[in-house]
Amino acid sequence: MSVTTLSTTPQEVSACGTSPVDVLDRAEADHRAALLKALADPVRLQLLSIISAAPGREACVCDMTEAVQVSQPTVSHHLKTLVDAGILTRERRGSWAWFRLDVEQLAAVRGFLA
Amino acid sequence: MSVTTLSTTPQEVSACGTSPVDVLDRAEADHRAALLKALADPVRLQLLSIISAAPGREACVCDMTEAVQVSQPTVSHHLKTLVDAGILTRERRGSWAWFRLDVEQLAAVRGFLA
DNA sequence: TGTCAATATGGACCATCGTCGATGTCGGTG
DNA sequence: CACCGACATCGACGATGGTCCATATTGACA
Repeated sequence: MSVTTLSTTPQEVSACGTSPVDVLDRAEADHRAALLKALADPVRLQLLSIISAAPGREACVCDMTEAVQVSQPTVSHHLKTLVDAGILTRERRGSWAWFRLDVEQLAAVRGFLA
Repeated sequence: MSVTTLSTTPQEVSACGTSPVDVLDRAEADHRAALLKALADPVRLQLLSIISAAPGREACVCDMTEAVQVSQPTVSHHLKTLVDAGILTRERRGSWAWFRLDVEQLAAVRGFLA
């Protein structure tokens, strides 16, 4: 097979002697980064720990505002961030809002971190 | 057992009827958030995908600058972020810098995401 | 309908982040 | 020693993020 075929053939080697490999495409990288970004905050991790430890893997906002050292609007903001990312789901029951873990979404994150 | 014992007893129930649970303490939450933050960027995920797919799970900077659509200083900056977080290790060989995955650190992240 | 409690939204402020161009540093080679 | 290529650092800029207070919305209930 000839060496001088096409400039687009992935058969070349770079300066340090290795052959270039495939990169995760940007769209998928953006999607994964958005998920990780939603998780990458200490208060949100605390909120998730509450929900994760609660019976039925769901918790009410009033429990969380008491357990975390930020204001109620800030808790609401963080919960919205997690819902928008698909990590939590929100359900209204009477006066209270309940949040439940989406375990599949979390499993997906663990998956691409392997 | 009396109901009016002490205000610090964790036996109370909150407004919505559940009993408060333990929260992940703030220091540990900060540590985990720092790790996730280091991972939560599309370019860094692309860099990690290159290293992860390379033979020996290590790659040279020159390969990465070619594969990603940002400038060389930006690649260097992202690699430093990952090294500072303990996700990558840097090793100098001649003119080139090689980066290797710390698989245990990544496993730890997957661990607390369970 | 009016009021209250629970939650969400809007606006503002300060800190941090991602990116770049310019430049510095270090190793190899003539 | 001088030069060159690989990589790191610096300084700056615009964008995004976390937080708060004030206020709006929603649902229960008198």
